[in-house]
Amino acid sequence: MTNAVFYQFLQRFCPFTEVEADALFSLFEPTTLTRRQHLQQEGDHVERVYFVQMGILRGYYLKDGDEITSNFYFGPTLTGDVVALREKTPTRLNIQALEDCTLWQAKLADMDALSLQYPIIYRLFMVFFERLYAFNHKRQLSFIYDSPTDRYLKLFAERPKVMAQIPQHYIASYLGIKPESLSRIRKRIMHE
Amino acid sequence: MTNAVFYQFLQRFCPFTEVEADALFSLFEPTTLTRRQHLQQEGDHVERVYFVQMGILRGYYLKDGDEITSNFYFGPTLTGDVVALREKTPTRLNIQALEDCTLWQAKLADMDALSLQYPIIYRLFMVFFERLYAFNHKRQLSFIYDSPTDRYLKLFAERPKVMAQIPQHYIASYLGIKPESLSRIRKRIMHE
DNA sequence: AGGTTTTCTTAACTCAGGTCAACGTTTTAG
DNA sequence: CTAAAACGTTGACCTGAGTTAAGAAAACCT
Repeated sequence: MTNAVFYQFLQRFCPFTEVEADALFSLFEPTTLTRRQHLQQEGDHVERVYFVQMGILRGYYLKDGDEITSNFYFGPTLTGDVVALREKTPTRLNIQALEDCTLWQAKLADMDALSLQYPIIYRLFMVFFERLYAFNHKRQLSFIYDSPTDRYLKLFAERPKVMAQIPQHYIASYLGIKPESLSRIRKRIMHE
Repeated sequence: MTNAVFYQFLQRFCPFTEVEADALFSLFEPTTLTRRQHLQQEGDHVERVYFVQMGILRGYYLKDGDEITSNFYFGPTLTGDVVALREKTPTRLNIQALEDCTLWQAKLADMDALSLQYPIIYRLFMVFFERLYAFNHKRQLSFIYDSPTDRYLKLFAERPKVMAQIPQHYIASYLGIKPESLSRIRKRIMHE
């Protein structure tokens, strides 16, 4: 990848100049993951954010041995546990490649240091958190407003990629239900 | 209120100078609410954020005529629908005073304009969203991880003020259950 | 292709929360 | 102070997701 892909990605958040984008990009180094490999696991002392160039990852938490999927990451996108990074607590978020991925990693501390020189990086983070917050807020409302069936139908409408490319039991755990229940829901929907 | 209270509140987010705090503070004008009055209602085209100096407010959404409480705001704190503000969509969030409140309001557009001159305002928003995101993320996980009983017990432990000062049916809707169910949960807890 | 693992479906049963309705208590407002 | 409204509890019944267990189907891997 050249800087160009990254530069274009940044424009989706706020208006970086090439100089600013170059400076930020210089903090990232390339890395790869193979299917089923983990980017980070519960208990890790994380210090990096990741730019997923290509591939799909899954974020999940553990609860009594069960996996609870929190999100799917389709490249190009950013990932990492921003809360644990900020609070400097061990992460509880496991991030696993669902297929081979190519990514770029950077230390949050380096980005913080650079943001003193380039305040637009604060703005980047601001917009990033705004959008992340908006996304999560809607998901949270959906857990209160909607039945599992409704959540399934909405996911179908809003993120067809997820439905098409993700195994069903991961989708079930993303919806907050058991695979058996998702099976029944699908059956109910079909027979109507 | 003098600027001092506001200045101190800002320090909890990031290191403002007095000049910066003064500039930001100058955007706010005072206002009050009496019990049961609304700060904003579903459908409003919102353009302001609010600093609650004193009092308690409740944020809620409507679903089929039912109220779903999303949060309680105890002054001093900030409130408003940051997502609708950014996306310039009509809000769905109703914010109602649970008791008489004194607040300060400012237009988000004015704050945006000022942030060109004082980039620390981006940083303020960044930290604000970080924390809001962290809070909401934990709440979301709790909806997946925890039973209503667990959520009730956690709320008791983490926000005793809510338990002490908020009517029970509002708490029920905050927990995502019906008042009748909260009654039964409380009964179950007592008899154990 | 064949064997293994992973994934999906179905069935029987349990149980917590929703719904509807009634009733007692507390708070509010005139 | 009193009537009305708001609030909290309880009971009977219903519904849908969890649990356990089994087996079918699909994907994976040499």
